[in-house]
Amino acid sequence: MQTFDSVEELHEFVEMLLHRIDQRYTTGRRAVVELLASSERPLSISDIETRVPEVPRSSAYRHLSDLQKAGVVRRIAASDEFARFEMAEDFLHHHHHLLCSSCGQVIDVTPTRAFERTVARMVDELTAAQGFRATSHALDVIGHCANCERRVRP
Amino acid sequence: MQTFDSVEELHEFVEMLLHRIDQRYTTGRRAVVELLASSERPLSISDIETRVPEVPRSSAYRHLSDLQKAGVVRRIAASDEFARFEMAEDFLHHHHHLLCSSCGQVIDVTPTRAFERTVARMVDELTAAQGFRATSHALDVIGHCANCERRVRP
DNA sequence: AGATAGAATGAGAATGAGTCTCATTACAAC
DNA sequence: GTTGTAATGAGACTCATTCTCATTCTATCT
Repeated sequence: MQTFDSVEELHEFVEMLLHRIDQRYTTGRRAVVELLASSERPLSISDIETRVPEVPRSSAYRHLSDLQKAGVVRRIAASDEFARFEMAEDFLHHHHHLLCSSCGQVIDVTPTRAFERTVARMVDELTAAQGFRATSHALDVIGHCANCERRVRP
Repeated sequence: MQTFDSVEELHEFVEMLLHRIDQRYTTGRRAVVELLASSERPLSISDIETRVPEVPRSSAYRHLSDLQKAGVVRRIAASDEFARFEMAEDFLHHHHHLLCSSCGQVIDVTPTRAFERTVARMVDELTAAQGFRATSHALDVIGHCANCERRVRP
């Protein structure tokens, strides 16, 4: 989490976004938000279950889905079979993902301004021809993280 | 499918890749490859089931997994819950995906050389700091396809 | 060609991430 | 406090994907 001076400000903003869609900001939702906001990488459901055990699995799924509808949380499809969750980009800097195809880990990386300008222009070109209306984009780099790489070639 | 002059050449190449990992190129696998190679968009399992009904679902999954190990096929995670499959990039031009978040459709788009040079440079920058070894990358543009867009704002 | 061994296949069972239900609990407004 | 509505927890349920195992192919050897 980067753009808020205090945790209170974060929670206020989340509360506002939830209220917009007639949802309350309850204890369980707070716990999930606090965890995601304090993590610098996207978390899977089992990560969340481990680190916030007081929130049952079924509630965690529901909270994540509600928070996603409110625009607080983003769900990402990783290279393995489980989804991961992170704060939406209004809460984070715009960034991309490095996906380790050995261990499934997802690493956030922030691109330069220049790069993003190029991407934005290109996205326009790519989509215009198809009549596609882009709402966001994601550059995923697939490969092997430092750990897995070290394990294979020591 | 683009880089082969004839279907025979395609099959020869696939057979070679399978042989490398001690796998045979059997009728069922041929049927799946022929379908994927003739489709210009990634297919889900139910697409495959519909269009190659003589290959049972469980075999289709196994064939796709074997073909993926051989480097013939690529599995992609779409914005909905099911995986899609397409020929690996050795068989296709390098390309990216437009994901429709309304209907789940996946559209292939080919980037310009200039864009890919920029992406390649940037991927290097992004990954170098993390000790990450990139093997490939994918730019996914999320939004609404022409059809779904028309339905919402006619 | 027949025999044989290992690979591939099909049908259905098993797995497991994610969703749904419903009885119970918390909360906001009066 | 009462009352209506939203949120929650536990567990049942769904359905994409994987696994199992008995059967069928196929390549190779004789």
